[in-house]
Amino acid sequence: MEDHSTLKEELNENLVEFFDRFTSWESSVIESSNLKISDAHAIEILGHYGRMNMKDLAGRLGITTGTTTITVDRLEKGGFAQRVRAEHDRRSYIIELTEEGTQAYEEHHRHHLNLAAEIAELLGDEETRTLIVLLKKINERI
Amino acid sequence: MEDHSTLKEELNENLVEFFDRFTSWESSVIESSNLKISDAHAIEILGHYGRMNMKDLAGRLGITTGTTTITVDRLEKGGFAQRVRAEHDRRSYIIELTEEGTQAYEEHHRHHLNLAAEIAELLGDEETRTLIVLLKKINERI
DNA sequence: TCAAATAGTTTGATGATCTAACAATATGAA
DNA sequence: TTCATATTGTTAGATCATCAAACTATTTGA
Repeated sequence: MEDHSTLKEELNENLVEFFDRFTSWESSVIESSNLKISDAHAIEILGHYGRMNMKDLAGRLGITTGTTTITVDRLEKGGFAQRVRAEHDRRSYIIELTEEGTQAYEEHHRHHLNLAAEIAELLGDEETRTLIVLLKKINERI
Repeated sequence: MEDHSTLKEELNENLVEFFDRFTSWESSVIESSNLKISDAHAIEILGHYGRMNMKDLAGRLGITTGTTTITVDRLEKGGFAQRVRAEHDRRSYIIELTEEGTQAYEEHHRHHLNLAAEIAELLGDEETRTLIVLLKKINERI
């Protein structure tokens, strides 16, 4: 259907395919965890960046604080996270992972590292380093 | 928060960041189009692979035919696509983009090519070709 | 020919998300 | 200090995306 007559067209094709594959890989990992997608995302952020308040969590997730309230309610109900009163601002809560939440994060992280390891093995050290350099350049600018 | 003590950890970090950036870029492109996300995805598939029946469209989208019915209903209502009776199977419809739908696809595709062009310019021809090679290897196996 | 399979739709449910209005608290200028 | 304004988080009411299961119409194959 598509011809790759130019470099940018070929790059686009491969970027889109990579993105689609990564997307379906991520969904299947989340599915296997028995968590809702939004819960899994919140756990990912909290595990990666550490405890933070509702506003920052919403910001990192790219959603409103209203939606974040609902997500954190469910995480608390499921025993994955807890709200702790912020010391210096009584309007605010700090959200942190519980032991169970931390385990769920680590489980998810292991899946990611396995995928990265698989790619690194496929490419070899030299090309893996090259890929990292290219991704860094792109991430800085896009 | 993270240390990149191993190659796979550093690769994972950069892959995840790249994926997140691409995700939010894609949402903002769709938002600017005034289409619903599911409609935009269907238009992307139909524009890329051409006309197909409901079942194949659902398969390409990775959703059920029930959900696809709703999406195609809205695409028809909006004038972006139309159902045509399949010649050799009267249970089946072929879904195809209208003129307006094709324009919407091309608009979306232009955005993609602009992003690819931006990346290609950032990297230069040599590194762009390298990136394509690496993505191809990964896409074949993941 | 007719039972089983298939394509698509409908129905009833849940989940993810938004905006707008709200309550509680913090902040800063008069 | 005080009070208007800003900020943090929650709630309410809405839309959209999605699924599974039941259904209709049609095709297929033993």
